[in-house]
Amino acid sequence: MSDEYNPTEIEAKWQSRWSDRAINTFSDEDLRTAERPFYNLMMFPYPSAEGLHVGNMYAFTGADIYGRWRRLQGEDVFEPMGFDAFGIHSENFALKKGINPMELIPSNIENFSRQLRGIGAMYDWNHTVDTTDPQYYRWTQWIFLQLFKAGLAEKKEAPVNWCPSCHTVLANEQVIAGACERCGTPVEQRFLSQWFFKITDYAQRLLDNLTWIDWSETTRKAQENWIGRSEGAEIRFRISSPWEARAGTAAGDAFRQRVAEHAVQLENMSEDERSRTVWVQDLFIPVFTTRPDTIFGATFMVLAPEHELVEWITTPAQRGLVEAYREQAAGMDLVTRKKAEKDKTGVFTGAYARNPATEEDIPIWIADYVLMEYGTGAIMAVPGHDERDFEFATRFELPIRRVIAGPGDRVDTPLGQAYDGDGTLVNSGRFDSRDWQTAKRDITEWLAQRQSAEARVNYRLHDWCISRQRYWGPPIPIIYCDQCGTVPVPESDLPVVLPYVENYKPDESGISPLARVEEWYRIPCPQCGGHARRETDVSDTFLDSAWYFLRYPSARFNDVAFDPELTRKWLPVDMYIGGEEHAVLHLLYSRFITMVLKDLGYLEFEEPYKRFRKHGLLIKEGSKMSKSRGNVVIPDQYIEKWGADTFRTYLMFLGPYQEGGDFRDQGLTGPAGFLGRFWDTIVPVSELGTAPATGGLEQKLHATIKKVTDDVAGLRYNTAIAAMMEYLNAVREAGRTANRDEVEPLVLLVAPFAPHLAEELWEQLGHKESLFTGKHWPIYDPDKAITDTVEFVVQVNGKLRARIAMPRGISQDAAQAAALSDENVRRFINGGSVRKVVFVPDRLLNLVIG
RNA sequence: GCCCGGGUGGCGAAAUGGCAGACGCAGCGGACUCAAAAUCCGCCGGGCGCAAGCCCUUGAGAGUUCGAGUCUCUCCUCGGGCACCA
Repeated sequence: MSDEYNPTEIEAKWQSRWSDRAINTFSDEDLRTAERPFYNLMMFPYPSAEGLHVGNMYAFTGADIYGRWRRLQGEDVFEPMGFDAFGIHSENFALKKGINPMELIPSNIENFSRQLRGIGAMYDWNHTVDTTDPQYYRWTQWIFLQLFKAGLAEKKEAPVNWCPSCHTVLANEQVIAGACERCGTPVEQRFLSQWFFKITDYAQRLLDNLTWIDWSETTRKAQENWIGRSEGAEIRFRISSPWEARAGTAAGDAFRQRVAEHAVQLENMSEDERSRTVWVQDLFIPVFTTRPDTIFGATFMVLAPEHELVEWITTPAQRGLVEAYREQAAGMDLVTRKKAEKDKTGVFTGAYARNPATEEDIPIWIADYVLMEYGTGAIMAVPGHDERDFEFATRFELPIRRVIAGPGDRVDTPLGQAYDGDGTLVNSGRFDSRDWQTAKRDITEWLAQRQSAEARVNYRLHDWCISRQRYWGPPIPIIYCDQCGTVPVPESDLPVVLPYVENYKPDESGISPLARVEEWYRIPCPQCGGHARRETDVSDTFLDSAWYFLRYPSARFNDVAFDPELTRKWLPVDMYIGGEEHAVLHLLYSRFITMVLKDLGYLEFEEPYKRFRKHGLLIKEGSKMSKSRGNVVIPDQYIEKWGADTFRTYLMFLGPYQEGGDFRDQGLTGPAGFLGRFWDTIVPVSELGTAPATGGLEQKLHATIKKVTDDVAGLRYNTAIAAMMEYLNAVREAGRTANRDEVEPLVLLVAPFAPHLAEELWEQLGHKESLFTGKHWPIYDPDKAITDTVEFVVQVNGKLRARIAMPRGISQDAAQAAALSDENVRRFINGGSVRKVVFVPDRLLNLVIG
C-alpha cells in the first residue's frame, strides 16, 4: 500500500475482502441465531436501462450509513437489496429497444448489481429478491389467492384511459392534459372488467394506525389526504315525477333488475305493486353530503351522467339532450373531465325530487362535475354555500338561497358568491339561528327519524385496481371455466409461469398480449376438467413490491413465502428509508397487504415498518435532473475519479439528508480534501504506540463523538461530517503527530461514511478483524465533553457588548462583577442603574438598564 | 382552492428563544515552484473607523419577550402533494 491516499486501490481491496470473509452476508443459520436483529431496509430499485442513478445512490448511501452505524453498535444488521423488475417501465424500455424483456431485464439486473457492489454498501447478497423470478412471483400469486379466498379480490367493470393510437391502457399519471403522454393523441374512456382489491374495507384502520407509527410527518399527512375521510350524512331524496316502469315489458323488467342490483330504495309498495309496476316516484336517490346543515338551501339535484337512474327518470322531451350529453361525457377522458377550471356544463332531465326538509320539488340535472366514483354519484346542490353548485346555478339560472349567515350577514344579505364559512342557520325553519356545527348533527337526527337520512363516513380512497392488460408482470392466477365459473388456480399449481411471447406488444383490442397465446391460456378446469381458460391479465407491479420485505429473510426458501420463525425474529422492519414519491401508493399498499396477511393468520403484526424516514431529492446546479435537460448524474465516472468514499461523503454533506441537496461537481473537492487530510493525519500515527489524548483535544474529541452520534441517529449526516472536519482541523492545528487515542475514535466515526478508508486505517492501526465485525462505536464521557471555561455573552439591554471567558459554573454575582468591570459594558451602562439582570448559567448575562 | 415543506453571504448550508453565517465551495492575498497543478498559511455579509469599536443584516410588515433566524398573526414568494371528493 502506498503512502498516498489511493481510493481505487483501497476500495478494491476491501470490497473483495468483505466478500471473501462474508463480512456483510448472513447464512440462514446466522439469521436464525442473531441475538440483536436489526432489519435495515431501503426501497429496492427497478433496474432501469440507464443504470444506477445518483438519486438511487443518494438514497442507498444514506440508508447504508444508518445500517453501518447500527452494526458498529453491535447489532446484527440485516441489509438486503433486490430488484423490482416487473412493470410498465421495464416493458416500455424493452419495446423501445425491440428486445424481449425476458432477455433484456436480466442484463439490466446484472449491470445494476455490478454498480451496487461499487458503492460500498453492506448488502447481504445471500438474501436478494428479483420480482420477475418465478420463485418470487409464485408467492405474489399466492398472496392474490389468499385475498381472493378471503373475499377481498373481486372482478368488476371500471373506466380506464385508453390511447387509441398506442393501443394501450394508460395510468392517470400518463395522461397529460387529456392526451397520451407519448403520442399526444386524445385519450378515450373505456370500460373494462378488472380485478380489484378491496382496500377500502381497510380505510379506517389504515388511517387509525397513522397516529402511532413512527413515520416522517409529511408521509403520514400524504396518506391521510389520500385516504380522505369525510364525515357527513347520506340523505335520500324521493323522486316526485310520476312515471312508471311496468313489469312484463322488457324495459320495465330490466329496470326492476337494476333497482335490485343497485339497491335503490323501494318503499311503501305492496307485494302486488312490486310484481306489476315500479313507480319511479317510489324511488329514492341517495346523496352523500358533509353539509347536512345546508339542506334547506338544496334547490336542485345533480346526478353523474353515468348514474343508473338517469335513463329512467328522463322525460321524453329531454331525452335527446340527455342522451347527447351522456355520450359526450363518456367520450371524454377522466383527466380532462376532472379539470376544475373547465366551465360547468349540464342538462335538465325533466324530473323532480322532493327535498325532505323543505318538502319542495326540486329539478334533477345531470352534469359531469359530479363523479360516479365518489359518494353515491349524486349530490344535493346547495348553490348558496358550495362554490361549484353556485357556479352551476348561476350558469343555468337556478335559485340560490342563503341558509347560513356569517358574522355581519343578515337573513337576506344577497350572495355574490358561495359562502362556506362559519355561521348560524337562516331560512331553515325550526333550525333557524342554530349554530351550523350543531345543526349538522341535529338535522341528520331529525331526518333520520323520518327515515330520510343517516350519519355516514365517506373515503376518497378507491379500491385498488390490480389488473394490467400488459405482458410484463405475474399472470393473475385465475381460471374461467364454462361450468364452474371463476376458479382459483390450486396453490400446488403455482407458479403460473409467464410464457415467453414473441409479440408482447399491446394492441388495439385492449386485451392482454397473453390473450393471443391460445396454447397457454386454454387449459382444462382444475375442478371439473372441462373447457376453461386462464385469466390473461397480469397484476400491478405495486403488488410485487407490497410484500418484498417479507421475502428477504426467507429468500432462499422455495417451499414457503416467508418462514414463520425468521419472520417473527426479523419483522416488522426496524428502519425503512425511501423516497417521498412512494409516500402514498407503495407504502399504503404494503400496509394493506400486511394487515390482510395478519387477519388471515400469516403474520403477527399489522404494520410492516416500525420507522419510516423519507430522504430528500437531489437537484443539479439548481434545477431538476432529467434526461431531457441532459443533466442526469451517473455515479460511475465520479466513483472512478474520486472513489466511492469521497462520493458517499460528498452526497451526505451537501445538505440535510431528509431535505435533499444541490449537486455541484466542484463541491466534491471539499470532502475529497477532508478524506485526503484524514489519511495523511492518521497514517503516521500507526507507527506510534498508544498514548492518551492531550490538552483541548480530549474535550473536543468527546464533544465530537457526542455530536456525531446524535446527528447520525437523527439522519443529520451533513452536520455530522462538519463536526468530524472540525475535529480533524483541530488535530492538525496542534502541529504535531497525533496520538493514537486522539484519532482512533475518529476512524470509527467516519466508518459509516467512508467504510473502505476506515477499514484500511483500522488495519494500519494494528487491528486484525474488520471493524464492522464488532461493537466498536466510540462512547463519549459527558464530563469530558464539556470545557472548563465558558465564553460568557454579556448584553446590555439585549445587545451584545462583550464576550468574557469565565470558569464553568460561575455564580450570577461573580459573573455580574466580571461583566461590570468590562470597559465596553461600562461604557454602555453609562451611569444608568441596572434595573434587571437576566442570567443564563454558563452562557449569558443581560443587564437591563432603566 | 386545500395540505405539507422552504425563503439566511457570491454559492451549498449551520444555529436546545441567548455570540447569525459553524463546515465546505468559489474568490482574493501569500508560501513552495523556473512555471503550473497539487499542497500549506491568511482574508472572506454590508457600511463607518487608524484602531478599540459602532451601526445595519436571516422574504415583507406587525406582535410576544430582557432578548426572535427560531414563537404568534397577516402578507409575498418558491418547491412538493392532493384536487370539480359534494
